Amino acid sequence: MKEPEKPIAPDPTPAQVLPKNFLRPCLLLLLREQPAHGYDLLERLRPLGFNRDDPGRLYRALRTLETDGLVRSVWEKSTSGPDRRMYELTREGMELLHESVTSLKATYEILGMFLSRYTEFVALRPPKKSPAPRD
Amino acid sequence: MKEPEKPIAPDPTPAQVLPKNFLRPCLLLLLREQPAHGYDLLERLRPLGFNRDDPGRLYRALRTLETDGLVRSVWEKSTSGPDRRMYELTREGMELLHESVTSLKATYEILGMFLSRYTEFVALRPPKKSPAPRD
DNA sequence: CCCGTCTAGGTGCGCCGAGCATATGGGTGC
DNA sequence: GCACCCATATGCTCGGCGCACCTAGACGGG
Repeated sequence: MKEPEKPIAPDPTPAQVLPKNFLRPCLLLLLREQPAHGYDLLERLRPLGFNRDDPGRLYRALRTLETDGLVRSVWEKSTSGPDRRMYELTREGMELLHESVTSLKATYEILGMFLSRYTEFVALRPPKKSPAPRD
Repeated sequence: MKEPEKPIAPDPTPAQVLPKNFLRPCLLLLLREQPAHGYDLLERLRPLGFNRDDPGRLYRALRTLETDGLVRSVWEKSTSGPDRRMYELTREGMELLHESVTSLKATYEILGMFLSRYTEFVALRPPKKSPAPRD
C-alpha cells in the first residue's frame, strides 16, 4: 500500500473548535468594518480562525444572513473578472451583532473559567508519577 | 387561561453559545478533579455554562466517553435511592483532556480577538447617528 | 395501600450546523 | 484551445444538540 500523497501535518495550528454559529457574528463584524463580497470575506476570515478553505459554507451563510434581513447585497459589475455580489450590513444586522457580542462575552468567560480551572488543578497536582490509574 | 407557574425570565444569563463538543472536555475536567456519577455531574456542570436541564445529553455523552475509552465506570450500590454508575478518568482520558485544553486555548484567543476587534471598532465609531443605513 | 416526589439513569427523534465534494462561468495568459 | 484564477454557488452526509418521553427504586403522607 502506498500513500497517494503525503497528507502529513495537515494542521500546524491545533485545530480550534469554534463556537456553534461563530461564522455568522464574524461575517457581521467584518461587514460592519467594511462592506465586501464573498471571496474577499473568505480571505478576511482567516485571522478569525477559519483557515480551512470552504467557500460553500461561506456563501450559504451569506444567503441565510440575507434572508434573515441582516445583510443586503447588490451585484457589482466587474471589468476584470466575474461579477461580484457586494454585501453590507443592515440595521438589524448591527443590532444582532451587538447581541451576539454579549452572548460571546459570556462564552469567553466560561472558556476562561474552564482553562483556569484546568491549569489550577494541574498546578496543585503536577503529573509526576501520579497515583497511576491503570486501564 | 392561567399560567401554571411563572416561567418569567427564563434566562437571566444571555444564553451563551458554547463550542461544539464542549461537554466532553468539561466532563473530563470534572472527572479529573473528582470521580462522580452522572446526576452529580449534572450539578457540577452548572458553573461551566450548562444551566439547561438536559440529563439525556449528559448520559449519552458519558456512554460515548466510555466506549471511546476515556472514562471507565462501575455500578455502586446505594442504600438510599437507586444505584449509581460511578465514573472515573482513564489515562487516555487525561491525555485527551490535555489536548482539548490546547485546542480550547486557541478558541479562547480567537474569541478574544473577535471581541477586542468589535470593541475597538465601536470605540472608533460611536453609534451616534452613524451614516444611517436604510433598509 | 396508593400516590406523588425525589433520585438516578436512559431512549427516540427531528433539526440544523459542519464538512466535503462538485458544478458553473467569466477573464487572462500561453 | 487550454490551463488557471476569480467568484458564486449546490448536493449530500454525518453528528451534535435540543426536546420529549420512559423506567425504576426509595420515601413520606393521606
